[in-house]
Amino acid sequence: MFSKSCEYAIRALICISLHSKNDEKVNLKIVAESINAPLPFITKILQKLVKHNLLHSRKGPNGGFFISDEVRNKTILDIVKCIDGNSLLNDCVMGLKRCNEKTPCPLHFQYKSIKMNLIDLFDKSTIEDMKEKIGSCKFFLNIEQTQQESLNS
Amino acid sequence: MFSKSCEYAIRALICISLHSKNDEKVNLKIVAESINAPLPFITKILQKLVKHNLLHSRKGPNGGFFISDEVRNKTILDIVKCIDGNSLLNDCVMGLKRCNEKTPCPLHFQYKSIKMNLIDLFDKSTIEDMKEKIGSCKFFLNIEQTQQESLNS
DNA sequence: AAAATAAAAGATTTAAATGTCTTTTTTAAT
DNA sequence: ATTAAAAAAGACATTTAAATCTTTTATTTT
Repeated sequence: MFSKSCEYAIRALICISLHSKNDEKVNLKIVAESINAPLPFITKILQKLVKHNLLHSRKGPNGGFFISDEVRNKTILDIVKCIDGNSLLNDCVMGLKRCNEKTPCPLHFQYKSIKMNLIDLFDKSTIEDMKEKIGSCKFFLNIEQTQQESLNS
Repeated sequence: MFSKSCEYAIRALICISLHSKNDEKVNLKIVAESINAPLPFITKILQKLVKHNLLHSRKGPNGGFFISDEVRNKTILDIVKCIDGNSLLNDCVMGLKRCNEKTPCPLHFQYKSIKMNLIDLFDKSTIEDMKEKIGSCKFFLNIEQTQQESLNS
């Protein structure tokens, strides 16, 4: 569904929003470890998010990444568009460039209605929502698999 | 959503089912051209489909690829499983290995219900269905973009 | 001002997906 | 039997995504 970069981006923003209450700043290393992403790689992704105003940063001692109230209301869809572009939204499910309402592929309309549900979900799910769900302790951002789980899968 | 290989596979099977009425065989070159896939690449994909009994082939003069009645009732889901594996079905939308019913990610349940709709669609759409839709002339397997269309997109 | 901290930027590497080429095997027609 | 046609198999090349490393810039603290 999403690229790895995009999954990292989503997890990173939730992670930072969990940590950055009262404008506290979170540093790269903490983010990378909490979401189980390679540090040098997540660097690039966070930079891109900063450029697109989906995240803020401050250099220097006590610097780090943080999130403004404006960003808290950004959605999963905003993140996906920023990192993966619009292909999920626009592209034909069987890869036809010329598939559209007038010359639809055999799955076009049925797929379209499901895709709209997907986009709805992503568009109504804000970073703040995700944070609160995790705060309620009924949802998780679990990274590490236990040995047992690893054996079962 | 799907890999390029998988998109090619779906298009190829529909294409072959359109051509192979009365057990006629279709040759590689025709398939590659009709679905706009690089010939040497589609070779590999068709071989994989043959191995998994989602397609039949006959070597030698007047040989080629063809489809049995059994295969006509195979579904998009069968093709996806064969080429892309089960990741679409199983993987967490935000890439958490440990996301499951008991320790769900914040999107788990909402995403799950949409994913089930997707899988339903793919599981009920047979190759034969696709063929008939195209036969009805209300649906298309259009490949080439016109110059005008290309400028607009 | 100097030193230390942390992100930004850019260059490089690795791995996976996609695409290409060459040889071999099978089958049918002559 | 020989030849030709067509898929199968395997080696190879290219591109893109993912991951890593190094240097630079900005900021704060002392």
